Amino acid sequence: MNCVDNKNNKELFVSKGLKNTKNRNHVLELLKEAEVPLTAEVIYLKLKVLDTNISLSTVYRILEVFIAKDLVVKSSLSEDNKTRYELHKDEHSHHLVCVNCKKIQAVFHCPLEAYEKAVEKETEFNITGHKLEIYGYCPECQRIIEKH
Amino acid sequence: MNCVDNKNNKELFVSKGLKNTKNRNHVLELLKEAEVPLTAEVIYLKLKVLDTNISLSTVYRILEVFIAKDLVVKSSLSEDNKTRYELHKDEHSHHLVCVNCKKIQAVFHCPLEAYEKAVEKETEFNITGHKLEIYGYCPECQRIIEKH
DNA sequence: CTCCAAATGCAAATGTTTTGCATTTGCATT
DNA sequence: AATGCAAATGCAAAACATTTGCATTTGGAG
Ligand SMILES: [Mn+2]
Ligand SMILES: [Mn+2]
Ligand SMILES: [Zn+2]
Ligand SMILES: [Zn+2]
Repeated sequence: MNCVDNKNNKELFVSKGLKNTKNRNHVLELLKEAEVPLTAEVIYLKLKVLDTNISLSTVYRILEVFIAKDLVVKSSLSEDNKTRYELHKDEHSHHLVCVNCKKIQAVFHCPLEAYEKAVEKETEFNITGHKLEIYGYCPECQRIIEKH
Repeated sequence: MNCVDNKNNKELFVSKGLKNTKNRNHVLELLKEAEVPLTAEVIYLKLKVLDTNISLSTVYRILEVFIAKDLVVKSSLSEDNKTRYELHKDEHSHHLVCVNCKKIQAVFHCPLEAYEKAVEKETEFNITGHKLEIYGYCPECQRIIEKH
């Protein structure tokens, strides 16, 4: 199994040939709790307050190794130019980003299976995945903007 | 009209309240010729060889003002972490990226109109657009990989 | 418990994008 | 055509995000 679901951290790390360290546990826990993809810096700051000091480069290195082991995927939303990271789940999601307040919200249900097949036929690419971001104004920002 | 189609550069710049400068003309021409989104650096280097010297910061500033005037959109493909820029056309396209050789290819036909409506209903966002990138192995890379 | 490779912290290096400021240029006005 | 001024530009430095080198610490196998 590639994905994070249904395993305790230690078991997971061992199965991937990774040492079970405090920092890796903390980063993984944060990613599990997160509803949206996190930047390295946000992870770093959250851990700093909760806990002992982790170094920002360690955060980057942990994320790197999690990606290499297929536990995490990069999910750089193009609104800011910071890379974001989220757990590699069985079921992928897409993100809805408010172009005004930058709030991010996950959207499940992927409408692209059939489309991928069509593109595969048309282009002869062997398609492995996709990334979809949807932009718009969130309900709150719509209200604020209407008032002007 | 917001988009670049069917106008000469000067007319376009004037209609946007921009001065008609040599550098802006060059950057716009390059973007018109490009089949895929370009990085600021690529634009800078292409102009350097063709032509007199432009400064990289001027390239960034021109792209910024083009974005502000809706002539250009950012299109940072997440494979590399450099921001890319492309003309804001009437008909948007999506990109197919080879995860092996990083070649980028445009895909037209957008399958998401109905989906956007559904998400709008579900989330009460006012949706203004989306970005879709598709990943896979290009025909050439498939052949190369099969040989191993 | 010992030992060693793997993980970490810290500081410095890199690579990209932005900014400050002095100079130049486009263009509206004489 | 010459003038004046705001907008555009070049250059160097700053600001950010991310990566790397190296000395030290730590997890876990034996
Ligand atoms: Mn999907
Ligand atoms: Mn589309
Ligand atoms: Zn909002
Ligand atoms: Zn390829």
